[in-house]
Amino acid sequence: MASGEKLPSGAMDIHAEAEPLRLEGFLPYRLNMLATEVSQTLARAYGRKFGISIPEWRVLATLGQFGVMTARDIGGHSRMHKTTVSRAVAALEKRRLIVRRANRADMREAFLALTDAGTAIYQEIVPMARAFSDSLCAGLSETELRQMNALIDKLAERVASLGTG
Amino acid sequence: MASGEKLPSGAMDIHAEAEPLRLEGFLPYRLNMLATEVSQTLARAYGRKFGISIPEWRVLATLGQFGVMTARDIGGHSRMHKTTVSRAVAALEKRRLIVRRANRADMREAFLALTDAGTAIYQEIVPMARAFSDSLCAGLSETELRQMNALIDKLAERVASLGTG
DNA sequence: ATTTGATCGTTTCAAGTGAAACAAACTCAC
DNA sequence: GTGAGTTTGTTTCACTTGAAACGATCAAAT
Repeated sequence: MASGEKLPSGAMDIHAEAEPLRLEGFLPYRLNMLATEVSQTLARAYGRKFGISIPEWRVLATLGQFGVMTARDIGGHSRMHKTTVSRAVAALEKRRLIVRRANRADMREAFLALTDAGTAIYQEIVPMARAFSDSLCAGLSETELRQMNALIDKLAERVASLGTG
Repeated sequence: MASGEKLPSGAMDIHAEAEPLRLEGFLPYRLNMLATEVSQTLARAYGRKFGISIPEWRVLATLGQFGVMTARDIGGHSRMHKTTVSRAVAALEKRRLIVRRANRADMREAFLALTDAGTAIYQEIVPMARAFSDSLCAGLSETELRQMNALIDKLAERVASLGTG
């Protein structure tokens, strides 16, 4: 390099210090902060009221939506680890909020479904969750909400391809 | 109720079953799926390479950005639990990636800062994190990126008020 | 100076988590 | 059928996490 020549903001100098990363502007960090806060705020609400953990709520929610499912399908749909599903299912069965019925065509798996008590709790939590989500979205216009969902879809697709590819 | 009179989609019937919640369209659920996937994909990258956990990376990143801080400030800024910070700091200090210096004006707290080795690792991880974030955002236009950030801000503000209020 | 109450940080303890190992049940080729 | 490999779900183990209790320090009031 010619002496006396100034580097254009260090771009060519491999020994230059990297710009520090501004966390407040770093998308993965921002996403995580938001999601954690949202998740925990909601979980505090139904946790206090029904003694339900997050994995248990996810199992209830999945069965409430789809009716009858195997543990494997629940895990696949809600992206929970199979051990997490196994334990949540065991806890819910013990409290008689779900029932397990054998699949005689495949004895490895079992069909899971909400009991009446489970359905009752589910139907109490759902409006609560809806109210929370609604009041969370209350600051957003219809357009912004659509944008948000479209952006989440795009990013989810993107990160999936980064993980595997 | 007058017999033969139809309820408008059950709106007035308190015994009507609630509509099941569609999880795929439920914002808190969607946000959490995305953030978890993003966080873990990035963590796998620097975790494999440097043996750094997520809390440890957050401490490094915070110190890298702000220079000198107390454990309390790190926790406050990155919203980590003080015990999580305490243990991450202990681990990083043991590996001599950060140093702890007494604040003689307040002996409860201590000033933390990156060592040369810590700075070196930080400056290796930062470009990695930037590359990840960039390739995550590669599918978004400049406008979409601005929108995403604005929407995250709005929702974060909103959830904060829901938690306290 | 002493007391009171708040704050910083660590440690303890109980609960939750995933990787790995595992048993049981299935499929398919032979 | 028998055996090899796969799949479902549980259990074990090691690790992480946060609530609570704790020691140490500080600030304010008396």
